[in-house]
Formats: sequence, C-alpha cells, structure tokens
Amino acid sequence: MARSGPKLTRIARTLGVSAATVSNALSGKGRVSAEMVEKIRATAAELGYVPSQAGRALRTGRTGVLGLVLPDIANPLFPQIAQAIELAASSSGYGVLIADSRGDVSTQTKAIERLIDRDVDGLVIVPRRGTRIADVGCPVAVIDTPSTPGNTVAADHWGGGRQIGEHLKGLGHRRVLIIGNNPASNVQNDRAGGIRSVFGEGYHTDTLWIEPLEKVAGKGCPLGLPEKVAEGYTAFACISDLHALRALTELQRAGINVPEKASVTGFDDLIWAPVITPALTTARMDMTEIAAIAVAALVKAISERDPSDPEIGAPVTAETSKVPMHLVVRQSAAAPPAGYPIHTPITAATSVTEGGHQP
Amino acid sequence: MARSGPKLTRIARTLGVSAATVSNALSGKGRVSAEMVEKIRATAAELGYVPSQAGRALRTGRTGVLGLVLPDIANPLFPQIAQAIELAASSSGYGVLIADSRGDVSTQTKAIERLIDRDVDGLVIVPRRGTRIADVGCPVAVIDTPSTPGNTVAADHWGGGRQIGEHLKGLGHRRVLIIGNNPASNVQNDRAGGIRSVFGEGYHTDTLWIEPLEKVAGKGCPLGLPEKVAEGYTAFACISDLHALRALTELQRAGINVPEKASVTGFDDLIWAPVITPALTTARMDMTEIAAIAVAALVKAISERDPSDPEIGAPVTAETSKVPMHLVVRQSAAAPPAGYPIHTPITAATSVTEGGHQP
DNA sequence: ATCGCGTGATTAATCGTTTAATCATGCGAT
DNA sequence: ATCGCATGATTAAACGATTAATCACGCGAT
Repeated sequence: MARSGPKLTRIARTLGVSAATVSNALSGKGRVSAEMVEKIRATAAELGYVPSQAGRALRTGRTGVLGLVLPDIANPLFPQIAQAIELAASSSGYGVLIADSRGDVSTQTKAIERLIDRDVDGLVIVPRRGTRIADVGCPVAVIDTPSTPGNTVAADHWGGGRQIGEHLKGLGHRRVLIIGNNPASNVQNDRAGGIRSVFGEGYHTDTLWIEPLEKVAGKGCPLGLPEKVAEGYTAFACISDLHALRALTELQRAGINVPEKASVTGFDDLIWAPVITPALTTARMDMTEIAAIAVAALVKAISERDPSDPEIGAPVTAETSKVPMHLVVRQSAAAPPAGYPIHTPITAATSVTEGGHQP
Repeated sequence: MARSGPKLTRIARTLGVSAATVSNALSGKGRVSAEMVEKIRATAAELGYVPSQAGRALRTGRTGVLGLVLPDIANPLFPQIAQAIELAASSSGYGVLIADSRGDVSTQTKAIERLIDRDVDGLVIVPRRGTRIADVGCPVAVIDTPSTPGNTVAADHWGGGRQIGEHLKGLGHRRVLIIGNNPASNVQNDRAGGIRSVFGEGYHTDTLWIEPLEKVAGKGCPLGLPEKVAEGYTAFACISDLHALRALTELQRAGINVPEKASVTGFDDLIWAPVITPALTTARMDMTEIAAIAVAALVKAISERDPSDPEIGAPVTAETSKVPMHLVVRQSAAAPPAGYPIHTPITAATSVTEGGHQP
C-alpha cells in the first residue's frame, strides 16, 4: 500500500536541500548542521512524514518485522504470549508477523519458511512438543523451557512446579496426584518434575497423563478423580489451568467440595482462573519479562548481524535465560480434610505414616 | 533480512535472458514463449528462487500483508480469530501483522496507525465495544456484529441467541436469567436480544450485567446465583462461555447441580467447554467462514484498488454479511427440575414481582 | 599565499522487481 | 518486393530510501 504520505524527496524539495541530507538528519548519521536537523525534523513532523518500509527494506535488507511462530495458535495461553511479544516488539520499533504451525512438525517448518520468505529480521518460536528448531538463516529466540538445549528464553517451569509443591506441602498434603496432558512436552515434564521434587521420603506422588487416557477412554472422558480421593489423594496438582478446571468441575460435580475435601492447583493463570468458584490457585509465568528478553536478544542479534556480510547459516541466537514463575494463591487449595490420612502409604516412608494423622 | 536466495537477475543470467523476461514468465504477464516459460520455471524452482517482497513492494505498492487489530488480544476468543484469519490470509498469499489495541480507543487508533505505517494492504479489525472505525486510507473489514452499520462481516449473534433461547424453551424453561458483561457491547446486546426474543407471553427473562455489578461488589465477586434459583430461575443463559463457567462453578459449589437443578449455557465454544463437568452447551461462531469472507473481501478490494490512482480516502470496504452460528448441545442444559413451575408468571409484568418466592 | 583539513551538504549508485516502451525478426498479404 | 503485423524478447525507467564518495568552502597554520 503506497501510503498517502509525503516522500523523502518531498521534504527535501520543500527545504531546498537534497534527499540525502534529509535522510541523514532524520537518522542522525551523516554530518548535518544542528539547525538543519532542527528544520528538517520540524517539517517532517508537520508533513506527517513516515518512511516507506519497502524502500528502506530494499536498501538496508532490514524489514523491521519479527515473525512469531506458535505451536497451536488455539492454545489458551497464546493470547498472553502474543500480546507480550507484540508489545515488546512494537516498543522496539518492530512489527510482528504471525504464523500458525498447527498440526504436525512439517507445518511448523512450512510456517517458518513462509515467514523467512517474507524477509523477517528474526523469529520468536514457541516450538511444538519436543521439536528442535533447525538452523534457519536468521536470528531465532525459542520460548520453551530451560531444559531445552540452546538459545532459549523461558519461564522456570521446574521452579514453578517447586513453588506449587511447597505450597501444597506446607498446607499439609502428603498424597498428591499430578495431572498433565502429555509427557512428551518439555514444559509439562519440567513442571511435573518440579512438583515431585519437593515430595521426598514420607510423601507420595503419582502422575496422570490425560492424552494417553483419552486414547482409550475417548475425548473428554472422566478422569476418575473421585476414585483417587477414595484412594487417599488430597491434592490434584495440574500442569495447566485447563486440566485444573477439568479436575475441579469433575470433583465438585461428584460432591467433593474444593478445597474442603480436595485441593486443586493449576498453571498459567488463564483469564478465567480468578472468577471461577473457588478461584484457582496457580502459578503464572512472567510473559512480559520473557517477551522482553526474547525480543531484546533478537534485536541485538539483528543489529550485530550486519557487519558479517557472509550470512551463511549463522543463526544468531538468543542467550539462554530463565525467568522465575509467580505463585498465585487463591482459594482452590487449602489444608487437607481432618480425618484424612487413612490411606497413608506403608512403604519406604514409615515416617509418613506417623506424621500425617490426627486433626 | 536479505534472504540468502538467488535474485531475479541470477536466473536471467543463468539462462542468458533478461530479467524482464524472467519476471514476465513467472508472473505470466508479458509475452514469453511457452518453452521459455517452462525453462524459467524450472530453473527458478531448482535454484529455490523466492521473490524479494521488498523489491516487489517498492515497485508495486503492495506488500502482501494484512493487518489484524484486536480489541483485547488477551480475549479468550482471540486464538480462534487469529488462527482463522491467518489461515485464510496465508492461503491467499498474504501475511498477517498483528497489533494489540488493548486499553482505550486511542490505543486502538494508534495500533491501526502503526499497521498503516507498515504499509499493510488491508486491515481486519475487531473493534472495541462500541467503537466506530474511522476511514483509514485502506480497505478494511470489520468483524463485529451485523447490527453494526457498514462494512462488517460477522456471526449472526442474534440468531445464535435465538437458537440458545429455543433450546432452553424447548427443554421447558420459563424463567431464564441472561448473564452478560456489559450492555455497551453490540455483540453482547445482540446475543441477549436474540435470547429474549423467543420468550414471549408467559415467560420471564431478566438480565444480569456483570461489569456494573463488579464496580460495586469487587472483581470476581459472587453473582448471587443460588438466590436467583430460589427466586425460581431455572436456566442461566450466559453471553459468553467465560460467564457460563463462572455461573456453573458458583452453582455447583452451592450444591445446585447442573443441569439437574439448573441449566447453564454459554457462547463461543471456548477450548475447555467440552472437557468440564458437565460439558457446556453453547453456541459457536463459524470463524473459518467469517475469516474467509473477510479476507476474500479484502483481497478483492485490494486488487480493484489499483486502477484508482487517486487514493484519496476511499476506504474500500467488505460487504456486510452475516454468518450463522451453530448450537452445540452438550450436558449443561436439561429440562428444569420436576416440581418446578410453582412460580410460573401470571402476566408479563406482574409475574416478575410475584415470581421470586419459595424454595 | 598556500596547503591541509574539518564541516556541511550534494551526487550518484544501489537494493530487486515490475512494466511501459522499444526493438528485432519472420511471415503472410498486397 | 514491400508493407504490416504478430511474436518474443530487451531496454530502461521507475519505486523510496540509504550511504559511500565527492565536492565546495572557509579557516588556521606553515
């Protein structure tokens, strides 16, 4: 779209100088007298001049656009990510081009290619489960989990898991069921691992993976949580608010009140977490921070890229970094019910058996 | 980012022809012999040639990029919209640049400007509540509700409301409470209106707007639904799944089982609607269809735009169209409890006052 | 007086593609 | 034999900005 706005030469002509001078003045690069700069700035503003990205891109090889690739754009966490990235990018003067890589890995690859073909200056990729991003020809920042090797920016999912775990432990829970979707996801594994890590001797944790279960029982099938309660589980630590919601409604439906009879926690602090009853206790990642780091790394890589004419491969990458998660305590997790430790495990942790009695 | 790929001239040189011929062959525009076209196609493919968007954009004034402006990117419906638009756009050869207009109207205006400044060929805008989009200098498709005047593509929210209403009425409900967020939203108003429209004489509906309520009672406050049940309401028709979720958890928590003692319906079919207990009955809009229409209209407007050199104003627009919604029947709505019609309204008006007694 | 140099601004080339205008050529019709 | 014309390909001029190279000029130092 050729914007209506005036061109560079228009300003130049208006002031009787050359286009080069105007360009220099506006970018502060060449040698231009202070007063000239002032005059040019003024008329540029007055005329509402906006440089043509196309012209600039052609000359400089920079489009000022970042690509954002998402594993499944329909992911409920997506809004947070996109919003944060867009904000960070636009305040650094970059635009954000999106691409959905729904479906399999090949779709992800194609999405990346589409973006590259559109000459993005860099990419932010939230990879599909277990995907490793191949070297594309431009700077890439991957948002996944710190345990993923290489150029990754991520929330400290493991640490978040620990926080949830500590919280539950502090409340007095000894038997907790971790509920996740798929163990192939690095993020989910880290979260689950973090939770498990705080429950040592004398405690018991088990993990329920939904996807495999649904393979046999059908999509949207009951998770069998009331039975778990009967088995002595008092807390359900879900790897995502989505699962927490599912668990919570299933329990309440069965007359098992949350948090009186069972505690439920989530992850991500999705938009509805605060408004359900009981409001959900969860762990949130600091997307603003993550996005800021990812974009900053990208911008840095992009600007450093220029000198190296030979753009062979050289997928400049963001540094690895780890952003802490925040525990959001609300009402869905509380102390386990009074007469609870009927089913305490016998084995390894005898101590356990002792510890968890009486009201 | 100057892609590694070969330039147009590279192909030209390889075959010993001029760049113009290659361009013509690839675009099928000028006069090129069939065999030449074939040869050029072949080597282009072989060399992995991808045209430079920058070069093309500069010459043609077309960037091949559409802008997507969202009222609140954090809106849970956003993923569906973005995904659908991206798909439609990319299969028409367009890229999608996003901009978040969170916050007030002025932010929305700025977001639009940012996009325009980046030379998008067209815009898809999901406006903030009650916003009217000013004439920007490029084709615009607005996704809102059919009752919004001018160039709009939208789901038939009113019709969706009617479907929900009919469903509830068919189930035997006579007193239904409509729950929405804010009456200033065209979409919400239409949905509510559609629901109301099916309940005539002998029925009673009332509407609860959450936002005003929270102004005084605080965010996340209880909606007081158990009291409403006591007043004789048997169905809660929520304007969004978000509200439905809130209603459902509040009711279940109070021991009012859904759908046995009260029915709950939503709108939008958000991702978790099928997995909660009971699974949510809701009305879904056909985003794929809506996106396809919006993008098609935009693409048409863009291509027709060229001849008209004078690009003064002329905000070419999408035609108004209305896409039907789909009722998704699941478990959260059923017939009202047996001994229920104690409180059946007598006359339209008085009924209200009377209606609200006895448990 | 001249050389050198710093300053402020201009020239001109370039990025890669498109496209109107031009040119060369061969062939059928007058 | 020549004119006209269709065909196939080439030339060259944009598009709008950036930037290396160049230029004009005045001033202080030799």
